[in-house]
Parts: sequence; C-alpha cells; structure tokens
Amino acid sequence: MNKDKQAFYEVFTALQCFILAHMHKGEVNGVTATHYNLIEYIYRHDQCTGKQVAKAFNISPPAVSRQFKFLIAQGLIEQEQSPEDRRIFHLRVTGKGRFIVDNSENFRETVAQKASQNLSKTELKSLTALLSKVMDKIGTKGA
Amino acid sequence: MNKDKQAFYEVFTALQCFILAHMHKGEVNGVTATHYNLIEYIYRHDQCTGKQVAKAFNISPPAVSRQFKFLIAQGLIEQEQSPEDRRIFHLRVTGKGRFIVDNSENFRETVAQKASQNLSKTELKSLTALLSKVMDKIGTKGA
DNA sequence: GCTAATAGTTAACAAAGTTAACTATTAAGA
DNA sequence: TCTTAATAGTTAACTTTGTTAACTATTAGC
Repeated sequence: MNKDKQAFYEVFTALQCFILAHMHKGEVNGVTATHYNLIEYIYRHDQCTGKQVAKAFNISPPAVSRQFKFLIAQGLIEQEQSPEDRRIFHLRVTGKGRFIVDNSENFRETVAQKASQNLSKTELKSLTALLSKVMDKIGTKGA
Repeated sequence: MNKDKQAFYEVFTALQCFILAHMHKGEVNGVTATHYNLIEYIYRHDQCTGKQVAKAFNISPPAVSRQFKFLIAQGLIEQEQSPEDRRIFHLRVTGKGRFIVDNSENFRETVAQKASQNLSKTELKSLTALLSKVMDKIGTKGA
C-alpha cells in the first residue's frame, strides 16, 4: 500500500471506529441511534417499503419487521397497505417521529457542525465533493 | 443548517449507512468484521490491555472479556499477565491472527483502494488532510 | 495493615441480528 | 382460468453481542 493510500486508510480507520463507537451509545429523546437512523431514513424516503429499508441498511426482512413493530408501537412511524399491491406496506413517520428527527442533536449533525466550524467554506465544499466522489465509486461497483 | 453543511451532512449520512451496513456482512477468512477490527487493533497496539480495547471500541469490559475468550480459543490472539502488575494482561496477535490481518481484503482497504484509484494524488492527500482535521476536532472536544 | 481503587471475569439478561417456515398476494403460463 | 412461481412481509427459534451487578485478584494510599 503506498504512502498516501496508507495515510487515508489510517484516518478512515479512525473514522470507522468513531462511527461504530457511537452506535453503542445510549438513547437520546427515548430512541437509540439505530432507531433514530431508521426513523430518519423513512422521513427522507416517505412512502418507502420494508424491503427498501432492509436493502438500505443491509439487514434481513425479519429484523426490519421487528423494528417496525417497535417503532409503530411507540407511535413514531405508520404503515399503510398499498391499494395497488396489497403485499406492500408504505411507511411514513408520524408527527412524533418527525419531531424527533427535527429536534434531535444527532451524531451526524454533531460531526457536520464540527466540520463546518473548523473548516473554511472552501475546505468544507472540497471535503464534501471528495467524499462524495469516493462514495459514488464504491456504490456503483459495490464494495 | 446552511447549504454547504447540509451537503456534507448528506454525504456523511451515506458514509455512515455504508459503514454500518458492512458491519452486518458475514465472515471473511473465518472471522466477522467485529472480530477483524479487534484483531487489527491488537496488531497495531501490541501489548495493549483489555481496558484499553474497551475504551477504544467504547464497549464494556465484560464484552471485551468474552470476545477475547473467543479469539484466544480460535488461536488468533494471546494474553500474558504483566509481571509488574499482575492485574493486567497484555495482548498480542498470534501468527494466525497476523496472517489474517495481513491477508484480509478488509472493508477499509477496499474503501482506501477505491479512493486511491478514483482520486488524483493531490485529491487523495487533500481528502485525508480534511478528514483528519475534522476527526481531530471531534476527538479533542468529544463529540 | 486496613481500606479503596483497579483490571478483569462470571452470571443473568436484553437487544437485535440470523435462517427456516409460514401467510397473503400478485404475476405468469399451459 | 387455473395452477404454479415469485414477492412482501411475519412468526418462531436461535445466536451473537451488548449491558449491569456482583465477584476475585491485585495494587496503592494513608
């Protein structure tokens, strides 16, 4: 591995450790980080389906199913059977769920805050563009 | 949230989802991603202790203890009681463990590979520097 | 030397992942 | 049209891995 790549590898390792460490943190606003991520996904992908969520999070349908059961019981999301294809249930967040997303100081927001505070406008734009470029390449060919 | 920060937030969200998704992937070379991360940490922090690992991964000492039990049983790491302070057990990876780290096409290496392939030398250096700057700021003040 | 602190382990439990087998529904083809 | 295959989602049984509480062994402080 060349020197530049190695340097990137190391900072990326730190980033991954940091992200993973934050998944184990306790709940904020009554929901865990995992629940929060699910709610936010549904918020940003209104009317999405369970299958779609399972794929996005790379977890099995039963895992998704159980999480939804919990989130529905908590009144954070709702399901509605599609009239066109009754196998499908469309998802949306409730007012309570939306409130949590809108008012949570979540982990990503904290990182974005730090990034925007500590980098110049040009640097932040550059970081976003570069990260995005790498993510695109990974996404298209699959890691 | 301003526009640039929002843009960063979004690409960072994609990155987080991607990292989390890869933690659920099955095993490679007979070890899961979680085990791999532990082995690699011990490899890169030779003679470290359980307490240190627990702190680095933000997991409790019993969780670390159980993982070590498994990794020792698999012959991937070894423990040795410190002669100076017999409460402490120093860790190191075995030859088998080292082989896995050296020969694993791990997730981070794949990302580093893509980054180095798809960015110019200047871009890669810039990305590393910017990421590192943000990580430092997060680390120092705690997220 | 007694007491407090530290490193690590064991036990009991909870959360969240998995696969296998199921229901309900839709699509497809003889 | 009717049977068969495929799809979306659920339930059950199990595994992994996290947690806290309580424990042992060892060291440090007065």
